[in-house]
Amino acid sequence: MMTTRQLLIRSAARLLDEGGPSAVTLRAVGALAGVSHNAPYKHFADKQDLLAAVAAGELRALTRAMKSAAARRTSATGKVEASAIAYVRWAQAHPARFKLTFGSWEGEHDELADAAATAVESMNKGVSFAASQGALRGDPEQSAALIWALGHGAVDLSLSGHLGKRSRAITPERLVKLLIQTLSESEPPQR
Amino acid sequence: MMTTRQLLIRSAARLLDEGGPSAVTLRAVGALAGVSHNAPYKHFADKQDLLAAVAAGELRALTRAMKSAAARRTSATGKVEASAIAYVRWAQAHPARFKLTFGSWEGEHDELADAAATAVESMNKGVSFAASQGALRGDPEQSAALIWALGHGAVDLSLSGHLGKRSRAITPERLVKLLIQTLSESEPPQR
DNA sequence: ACCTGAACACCGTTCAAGT
DNA sequence: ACCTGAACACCGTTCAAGT
Repeated sequence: MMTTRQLLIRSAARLLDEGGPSAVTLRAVGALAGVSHNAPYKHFADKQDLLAAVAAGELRALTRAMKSAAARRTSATGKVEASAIAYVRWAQAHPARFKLTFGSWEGEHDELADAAATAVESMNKGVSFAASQGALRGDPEQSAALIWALGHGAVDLSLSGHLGKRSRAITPERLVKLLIQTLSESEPPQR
Repeated sequence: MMTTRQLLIRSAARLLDEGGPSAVTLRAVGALAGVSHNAPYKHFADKQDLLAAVAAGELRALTRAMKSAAARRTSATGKVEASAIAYVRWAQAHPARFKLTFGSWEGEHDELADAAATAVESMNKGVSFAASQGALRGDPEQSAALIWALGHGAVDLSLSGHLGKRSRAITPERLVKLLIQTLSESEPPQR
């Protein structure tokens, strides 16, 4: 049995996938969920709050995908790489969800903040493991941030069409692999 | 003398700075420019087209800032670093303009596409110069994409509050410097 | 506790009309 | 060629009312 709340979240996510952000109106969400256009106000403070719930769900799904991708690899750097690649693939497969999830959020959204904290923690853990094995040098938290920021930026630029318009060799996946390779080969920065 | 078109662009940019994207309505733009709320349609196809003109202007200003920052340094890697830092600083100083400029653009916007091509070209040139001097290893276009994507992603995550919430040591500036340092020290990737 | 229908203020866009 | 005012369809949000 699905609660109305869950139904509203799913409806919003589907509208987002099918028609982009502009298709996600409370009226359309309500219609798709089979309720009136202001039923959402009984479950969410406002539209932003509903969207935050959608984003939180997406972020949890992304974290799961990254963990399961990492689990399929054995080497420590392999796990980190698989995790980062999963991030990039997910973002490219669901651009609208990606933009929503990592967009600008005003105000407090506990559920989303929790999901974000869990995601960050998961990434840091993988990199720390690789660092403890000597497979990645430098401060683990810095390395994790480096890898994450690169993957995120590469996908974002790629989605907006700015990246690798001329060269076919420059894809988010390749950049991520290149960075991880570089980090595993380089001397520790004399900080 | 300022044309109405220029006045509309400036008005939109100012509203964006002061009140965020939601403050940029055609009615407010018109009022601030001293014309009616649909005068913009005589100069732009629609609202998106006006925003694209704003974004193009911002992108040109950013490119100028990067070039002038690079000019103040002498070493090849110094120029690349100064350029990347200028990018990051600009984005942090003008988050709303940054989000707009690198947001999703549907359809053709020649002016914006031109500005983007010029920006990319400028960045590639700086990195190519450093590579030709042996200061940066690896394929120059890949290295440029790496640096750019990292700076872009670091700022974007930082603005949405996901980056370095726990550690004060993780800022976009530091990550950019760290990456460039790593790229200048590392062995060439065996491709 | 949850939902509805009417209403409000606002928005982007179109159109006939003015100079 | 450029601008205006009225109008249209749509939106998020509020509110009184129903169960």
